[in-house]
Amino acid sequence: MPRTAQAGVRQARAAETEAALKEAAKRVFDRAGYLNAKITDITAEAGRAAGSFYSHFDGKEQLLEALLADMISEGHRRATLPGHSPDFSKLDAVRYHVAGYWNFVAENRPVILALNQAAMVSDHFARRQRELLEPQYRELAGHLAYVTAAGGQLPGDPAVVADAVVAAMAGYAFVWLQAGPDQRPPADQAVDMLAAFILHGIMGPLPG
Amino acid sequence: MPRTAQAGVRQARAAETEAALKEAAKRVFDRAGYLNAKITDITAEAGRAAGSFYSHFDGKEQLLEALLADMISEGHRRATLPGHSPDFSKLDAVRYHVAGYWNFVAENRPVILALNQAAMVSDHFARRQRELLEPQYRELAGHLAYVTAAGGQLPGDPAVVADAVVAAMAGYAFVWLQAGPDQRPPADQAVDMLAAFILHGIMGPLPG
DNA sequence: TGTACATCAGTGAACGCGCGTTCACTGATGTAC
DNA sequence: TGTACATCAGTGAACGCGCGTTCACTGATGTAC
Repeated sequence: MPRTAQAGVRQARAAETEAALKEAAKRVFDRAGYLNAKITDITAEAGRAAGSFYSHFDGKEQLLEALLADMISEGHRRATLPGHSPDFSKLDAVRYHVAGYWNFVAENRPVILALNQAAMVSDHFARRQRELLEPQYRELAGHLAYVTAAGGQLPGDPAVVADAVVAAMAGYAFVWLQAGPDQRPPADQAVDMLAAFILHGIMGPLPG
Repeated sequence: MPRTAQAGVRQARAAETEAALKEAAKRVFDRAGYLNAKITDITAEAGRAAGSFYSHFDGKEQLLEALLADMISEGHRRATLPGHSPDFSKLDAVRYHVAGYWNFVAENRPVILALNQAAMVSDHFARRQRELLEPQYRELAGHLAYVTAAGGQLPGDPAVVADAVVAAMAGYAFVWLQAGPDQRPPADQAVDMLAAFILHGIMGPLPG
């Protein structure tokens, strides 16, 4: 053991800078968009020199990867919380699902929007984005079975319907996110509406 | 009148080059994406010199504007065709609407995707994109009145529902477009599914 | 405990690549007389 | 009909801006003895 008071001051400082860069990046992405964000915008926002960036990340892409990793691990921590009903013929189940997605998206707005932009330009991030929605898909596809079991009439082939439901949710979430907190309906109203819309959309012309 | 056989050979040549550049741009946008497309990619694809571009457009933005103008005027020509039923409590009316949107989007795939990318980076094109969806909105908002009149239960505030329906349609159209013609459901199947989904989504728990 | 040296996080000016944009030039088309 | 000149679409090499990335340097932290 070295006699210095606290070994690891360096590591701590480095970790602090890395965290500062990540937080700064989120703010810059939120303000200017991922594609418009310059490395020096991020370092300036973090109050560091330009060169500092490359001690922590290989480039903007790797920084986004790191933010994604953070977001996903946080998402997993949350996903292992209380189970929920898979019976999508019931409004409560649908609403729970939509609300979960909504909270996730609202809390990770900068990263979600950044990924969305990155996916436009890079095949890699397009794949990443699909991977991120993949669980939504699979879960949804499983839940759709309950609809037919309950006498509901899916509007089409289950795989296609799952695509459409995810697209509807993600599409509306996207315009909702872009609108800015002041000029959009409150989250719970948006969630209620979407849940009802989806429920009846997948149940068909039968009383739910 | 000049004695030359055909005055206007120059104009014709220029028009031809401009058209060639536009067509080349669509192909390049389709292949590489608008944001990744370089001016020289477009001129090369069109078989012209790099400098030629600036005799016709001030930059990539103005080129996209020109493509949008073409698309919109074509859209208007089409919109003045046979009228359609506004009664959105009927499947036929919804289906007709969805099909119209779908055809438009499918036929203008490169420009729609290009606009989508440009909107990520530029406020100007974000506005343009909203303007392009505006008619969809207004039409839809008007049609939703028929739903309540027919005893349907909208899943929420009409303005919010209109947003969500457009987002659902545009969102699924987007993933459908990106998938490529071989690995996606045929257009009519997608339209049928979406129409039924939307109809029941907006009508609520009552037999349509 | 002290001294000498090594390592490392961070700095910021400078470098250089990619690509948009310009511009002197060419050959063809149009005009004047 | 012919000649001399003007204009214009198109060319492609070269220029230069923006920005990502590097690297010699600094001061602080860690290690050896």
